[in-house]
Amino acid sequence: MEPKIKENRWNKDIEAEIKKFWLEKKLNDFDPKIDKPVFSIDTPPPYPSGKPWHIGATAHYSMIDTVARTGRMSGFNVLFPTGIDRNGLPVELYTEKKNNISMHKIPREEFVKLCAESLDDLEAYMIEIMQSFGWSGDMKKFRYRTDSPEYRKLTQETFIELWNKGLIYEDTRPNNYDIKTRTTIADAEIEYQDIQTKLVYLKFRIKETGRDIIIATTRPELIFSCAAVLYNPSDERYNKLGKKTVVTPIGDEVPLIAHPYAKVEFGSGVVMICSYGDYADVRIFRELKLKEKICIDENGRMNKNAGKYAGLNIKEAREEIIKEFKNENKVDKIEEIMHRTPMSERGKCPIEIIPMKEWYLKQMEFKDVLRKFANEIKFHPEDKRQILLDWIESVSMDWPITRRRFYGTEVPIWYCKKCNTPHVPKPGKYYQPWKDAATFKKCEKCGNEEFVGDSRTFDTWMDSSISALFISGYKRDEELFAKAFPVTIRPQAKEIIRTWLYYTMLRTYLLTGKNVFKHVWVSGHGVDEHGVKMSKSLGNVVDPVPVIEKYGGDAFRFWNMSEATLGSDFRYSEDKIQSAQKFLTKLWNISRFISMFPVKKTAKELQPADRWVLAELNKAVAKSAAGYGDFNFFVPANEMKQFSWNIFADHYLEMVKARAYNNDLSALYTLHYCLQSIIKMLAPISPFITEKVWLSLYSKESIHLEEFPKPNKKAGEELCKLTDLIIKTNSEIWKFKKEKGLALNSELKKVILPESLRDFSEDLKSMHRITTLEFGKELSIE
RNA sequence: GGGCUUGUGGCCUAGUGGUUAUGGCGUCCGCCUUACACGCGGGAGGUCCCCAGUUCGAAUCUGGGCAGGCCCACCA
Repeated sequence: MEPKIKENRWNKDIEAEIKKFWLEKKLNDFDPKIDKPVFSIDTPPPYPSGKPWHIGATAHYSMIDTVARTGRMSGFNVLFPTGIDRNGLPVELYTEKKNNISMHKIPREEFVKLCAESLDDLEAYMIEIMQSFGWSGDMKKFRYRTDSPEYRKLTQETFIELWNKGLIYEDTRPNNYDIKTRTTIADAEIEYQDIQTKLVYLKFRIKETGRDIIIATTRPELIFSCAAVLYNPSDERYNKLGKKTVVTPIGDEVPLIAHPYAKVEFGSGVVMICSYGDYADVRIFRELKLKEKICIDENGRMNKNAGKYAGLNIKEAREEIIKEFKNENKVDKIEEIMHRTPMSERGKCPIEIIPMKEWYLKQMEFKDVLRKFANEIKFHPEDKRQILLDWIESVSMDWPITRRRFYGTEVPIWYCKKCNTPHVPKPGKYYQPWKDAATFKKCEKCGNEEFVGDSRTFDTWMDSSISALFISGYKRDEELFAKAFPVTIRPQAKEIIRTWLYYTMLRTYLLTGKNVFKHVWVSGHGVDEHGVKMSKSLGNVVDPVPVIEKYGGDAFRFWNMSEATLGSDFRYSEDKIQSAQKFLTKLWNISRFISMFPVKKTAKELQPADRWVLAELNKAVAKSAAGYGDFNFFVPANEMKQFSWNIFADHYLEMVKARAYNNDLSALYTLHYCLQSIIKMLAPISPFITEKVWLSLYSKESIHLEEFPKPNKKAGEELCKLTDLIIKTNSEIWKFKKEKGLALNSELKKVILPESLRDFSEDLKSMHRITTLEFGKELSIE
């Protein structure tokens, strides 16, 4: 008999041919007219961060693709956009490096243009990788970039909406400031260096008792900004003092407060809190509601609050103050220490923390509603909800949304040149206030006719947090929005729960009053062979391109889905990918074997062995379906592998061969039914090989238009209790032949089978070449 | 330092109170048995991190400890 499937190996080169087929059939294009409920996916738009792309990220996206394919095979019209995130700091840094320029030294217009262009090659590279593993996202109408005018328009439009609702206000925010380049810098641009510095022990005085209290500091020049003095509540040297006032060496009076931030063992155990030496100071100022007093200006010089030191730079001021305090006997001692100092990557100087005016979005008053929403969303896996709840709990201030950067969505505000009153334009356009003329004639407050545009951009999470609204058509396609919102599922990585997920829920609630997602799916991340997170600095990032080229998209996908359960980290290992490839070959050869026999769609009476294997199939399908229901692909990948290899191929195929070659209707029906079920259950995980088998044997249309199989009613569920005995019996007979040095296809004179296997006797007899078969209590072989 | 989380044969993994703990990788032995040598068959290999408790019974529940991972903060 000639098999319809000729080759005896799954050839990954067939994947290209399948991709062409999908393209011709327009399988990936979302059609809003299809009459099925919409399953919308807020895909994380990948960030083009450089080459190589992280193999863990690649695996992450292949799983997200499987989320989409699961939706399709569960009977939904799947809206699966393809987005690329292109805003923010990494773009700027990449552009500076690539073109060997400095953001602050060339005209903004030119820099922004270079940014927009610089990522095109990286974007193309990522899209190519995505397609190499079978990415089924929409590449036409629902393909987007977060730096497109259309997307940025929505960021601004929604900001204006929030502005009009009174949710935006201005306040100062301590910024990381590089006094050399005179720019604020992002946290990511800070590097920590150990620098030798003086730890100065200063004498303060307790006002009520007149006794000295010693305080150690590396920043004596900040004495002008000191607002409190802390000791640890458990510190017995101080905790009996009670409520006291402390007089600083310059005569200011500040409170002495018990606070766990002060470490008993460091310095003298007492710390002064100044605005601002570091972010701990910022936190404590907020917490204790202290009044800030700034003594350093934006040029890195002491201001008028520093009295006679005004005008000196920080270093000079520090030297002078130490000298003076020494003369006045206000210094107890000085130690040289190594101090971990936050430095600016750009100016190569220590950063200063300087408060500047920024716009804020209110969030503190919405924590309760967000907590409620967090509890209403279905999380996959369930335990990841806690990360979000903990984060909501810990939010302690409103969200500062403006950044002093260049490549991002511009803040659409113009200020009156005379009275500085902010003016926000009408929504519906993409505004660039740093170069566009104001859209107002007169200041609504003072009537002045000149305006100056805001030069800042938004925090990139302002863009990212509207992705769900953008893809579901908010403000742009009301018909789609009605069907696609709330968004069915948000797939994402766990490390951005506190940012992307949280901010998306916040923004969407403030704009629509609704809970944005029904499901949130959280994956772990890829780690290297030793269990360490891959990162560029460690040099352990694995390039996905050669791996996919070598093994193909399906093997890559089957590997990562079968590697780790949902939410836990998965290890890269080439051995494991090889074993995934072996399974695909096994599946291919199972299909090749079955392709020898004609397809029979029905059979009246089924033989016991057939009813048995269908029952085992039903079990595997049910468990896999439950796995898909939880978007946990680890379950169907392993369940279907286990069934098709260890039960179906190893035992059933051997048992049924004789009947199959004799064209027994029951056997042919069961073989094809099982194969169809297996490939359908694996189609979302390995879309290429399943498509190829399906098209070769069963249809001209794609398997990805099918739905998951329902339980087969002809199955004999009661026979499952014999599965262990069947496997054990076969094993015993094989072992017997091996021990006697017999070939597996040699004949056995007489075998006594357990009575309960009587129904399977004909199949077992031909499978093991048994001449005389009898039945008894237990197995016996001659 | 704070929070979260994990700890099962050499490696990875299933298993959440009940007889000899699941599967894979690797390893060892034997086989080209007409779907597959990227295969088939057989074997070796485990104090289920440690201690205490609850229970007739614990890998599974409780407490403590140890070790790892992640996120955040970071030493005046």
